[in-house]
Amino acid sequence: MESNVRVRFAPSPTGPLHIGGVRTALFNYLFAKKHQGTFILRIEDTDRTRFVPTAEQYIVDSLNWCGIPFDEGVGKNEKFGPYRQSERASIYKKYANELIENGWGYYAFDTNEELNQLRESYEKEGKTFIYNQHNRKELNTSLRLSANEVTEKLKTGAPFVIRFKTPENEILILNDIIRGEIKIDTNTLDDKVLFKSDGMPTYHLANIVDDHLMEISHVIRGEEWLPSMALHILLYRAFDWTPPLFAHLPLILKPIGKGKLSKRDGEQLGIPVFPLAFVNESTGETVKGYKEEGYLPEGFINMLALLGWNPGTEQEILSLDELINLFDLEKVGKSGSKFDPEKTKWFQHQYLIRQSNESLAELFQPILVEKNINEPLERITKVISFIKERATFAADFWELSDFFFVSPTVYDEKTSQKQWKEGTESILNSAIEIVKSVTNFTSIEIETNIKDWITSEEISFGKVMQPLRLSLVGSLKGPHLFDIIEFIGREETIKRILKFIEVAKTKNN
RNA sequence: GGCCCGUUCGUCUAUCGGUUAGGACGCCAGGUUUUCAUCCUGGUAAGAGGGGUUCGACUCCCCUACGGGCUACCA
Repeated sequence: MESNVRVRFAPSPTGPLHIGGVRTALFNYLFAKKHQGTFILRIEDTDRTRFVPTAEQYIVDSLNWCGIPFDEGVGKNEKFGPYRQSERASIYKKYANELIENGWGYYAFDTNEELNQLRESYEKEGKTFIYNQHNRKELNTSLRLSANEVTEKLKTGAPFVIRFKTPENEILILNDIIRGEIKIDTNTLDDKVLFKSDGMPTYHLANIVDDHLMEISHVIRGEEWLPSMALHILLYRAFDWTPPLFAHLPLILKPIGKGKLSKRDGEQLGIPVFPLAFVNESTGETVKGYKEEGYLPEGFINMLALLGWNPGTEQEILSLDELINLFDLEKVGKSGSKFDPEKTKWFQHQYLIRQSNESLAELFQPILVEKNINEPLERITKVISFIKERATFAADFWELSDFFFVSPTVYDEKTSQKQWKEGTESILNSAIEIVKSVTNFTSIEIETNIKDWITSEEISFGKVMQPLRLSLVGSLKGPHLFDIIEFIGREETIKRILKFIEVAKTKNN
């Protein structure tokens, strides 16, 4: 069942998609799915100077990795295509001309130099230069020039842009799903360029035309577009089209300091700000992504969903299905949110420990093989079950479990000195005897035997357990000691204890 | 400078006129684990300021401050 909810994510392929963009895509996706609607990807590549060829594929790959694929767009279900704006230039041209004809647009022949000069001279006088009703009739426009002059200029191929003729003296009442009513005085608006001298539309024109032609029902985009909303509404009016509904999302801010999150924050704080790694082909520079850092997409998405939105319940771990189910634009916050790398790690940990031991073992196995450790999957699965609670990333597994696979080569200096007391050697020797004597070599059985012996000998537990752990692990850390003993086996256990005795004796005598 | 948006614990947030202002991350303490981590329990900590409206304001209105965005032939 398909509803008439159609939303789009419309990034510009100028580089990798960052967290803010991913969240915009996510909110569009959640809204679409919530209403059995369609999630569309449109590529806004009208700025040929900033175009990065690999960016489009990066965007597609990112959405796929995040688990929020688009339903319709470049190369997929192309009902309203093409979905690359660069391939739609003739369409925009047609609509730009329509605006000239119906009086909502006009030609402007000012050069960049002329405009820059004007801006500068205004600034010197402490005034603000706005290109609108105040001066449009004095500037180099078709509003001032005679019809003949204009035709002549166009004929000779003089560069021109088409600007919007903003209506005067009107208070517009805009409606935003998140922000409510916004009042704008049209006299403060400037006559934006809609069609550039290179034959491409600007964002404003292309956006309105495409949203209309693609039958977009809701425009969900970042707050940076809020100031353009008045122009966009006016454009819908100029074309006599019904505008879609608008929702402007709050921005994602830097974790520390001021301003919105940027690529540089990632570098400075050592946190990724991109979903996937990105190689800049011109500079050869690579930026890391969440994927490469070991984050699971589900946790990443969960974290992002809760940045600026909240279902109003106290549940924070939410599956994509749950997010879809609970999502509501009305509950999106109005203020910007600082991105929190610590909480992001917490989400990652939560998602990691929810993975099955088997699947985590499959992740761990290649890491072990690289270290020349070839253990069957069942044994790796067992190790995972002992250590996964303490891991955040799969990359932590080795550090948390190396002693399951290889004997310690060094013993923590301080603890070693502290633990090596008179009698330690004989205690460890007795422990060896017990290990030898255990008939059913299981964790529980070994534990029972050792503990019975400790009790009957009236030794303190610490005097046995600490040196024992030190000999088997190399330091005072790690999971339940008897699980380790069972795993490494009788022979290896004895070997490690003897080795420790030998090393400790020479060091501490 | 101009225009617009925003402002609850350090951070993410709940509250849509009446609550001891709730939860989560982080941090701290205690407990469990005779290890470490996890885990459990508890603690720390908030309505920017000033005016209104109201019996009553975090919640509604105004002003100020602060934060953010936009102000390109970039999106």
